[in-house]
Amino acid sequence: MAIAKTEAFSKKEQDLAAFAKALAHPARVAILKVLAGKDECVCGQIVEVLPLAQSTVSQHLTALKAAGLINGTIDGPRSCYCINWKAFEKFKHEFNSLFDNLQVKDQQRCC
Amino acid sequence: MAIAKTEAFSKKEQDLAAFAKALAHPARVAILKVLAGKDECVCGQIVEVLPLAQSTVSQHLTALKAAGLINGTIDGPRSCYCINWKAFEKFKHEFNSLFDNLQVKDQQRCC
DNA sequence: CTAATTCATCGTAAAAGTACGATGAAGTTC
DNA sequence: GAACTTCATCGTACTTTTACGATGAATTAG
Repeated sequence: MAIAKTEAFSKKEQDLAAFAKALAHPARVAILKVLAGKDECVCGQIVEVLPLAQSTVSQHLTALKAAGLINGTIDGPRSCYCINWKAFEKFKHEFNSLFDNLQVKDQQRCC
Repeated sequence: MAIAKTEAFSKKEQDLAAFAKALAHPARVAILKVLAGKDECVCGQIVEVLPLAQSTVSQHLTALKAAGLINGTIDGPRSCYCINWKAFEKFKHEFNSLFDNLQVKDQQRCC
């Protein structure tokens, strides 16, 4: 991409983009769905459910963790992940606050 | 990426991921913000606001349009874009419906 | 008709993302 | 300690994204 110019934008824009980026792959959406469906943290069962290799799933989990969407703890020989609800709440808030200044205008001039 | 396996996931997961992908760059978030702030559709003024070349902005606009987040019409020698509110409503719904089956469980077993 | 504008598209280059198998670390079990 | 399980990381390959300048199409202005 010839140098990503992310630093030229505001922090809010960067944060929202980073969150969206974490959701920008169906595998990661599917992982979050699985984690959300279980009442206790899951680890390698995710691999069984997804049509991806173990190493690829691990990469996606790392990406989600890096984005702060999930938490992970080591449980003996296995890794345990669960959803970070606070992060989702924060995203919801950011998402809404970014666009709520326009719900006012119902009139469309063009388009 | 060695063949994207998006087709192996459900349509809902793909849709949500596609929407997120469109938001997954600060420039596109900034564009949406600009479009949201104006009560009439803007075109090339976006280029003036963003720290990017005209061709790059045009690419981002094309991406947003392809994702269905904005509408575009040709207005003489210039192009006019505006936000597709229905798409955002749909996304909000998909986003919430994907994760609302877990607001139930407040107890965290681990993590 | 000519010149100037607005913008999309093309070509190109470099970075980032996605995927897999292989390897190895850490822990458990016997 | 030996064998096994579970998972992260490494190396690699290929695709996609991002970015820019250059070019050209379409419209307007003179």
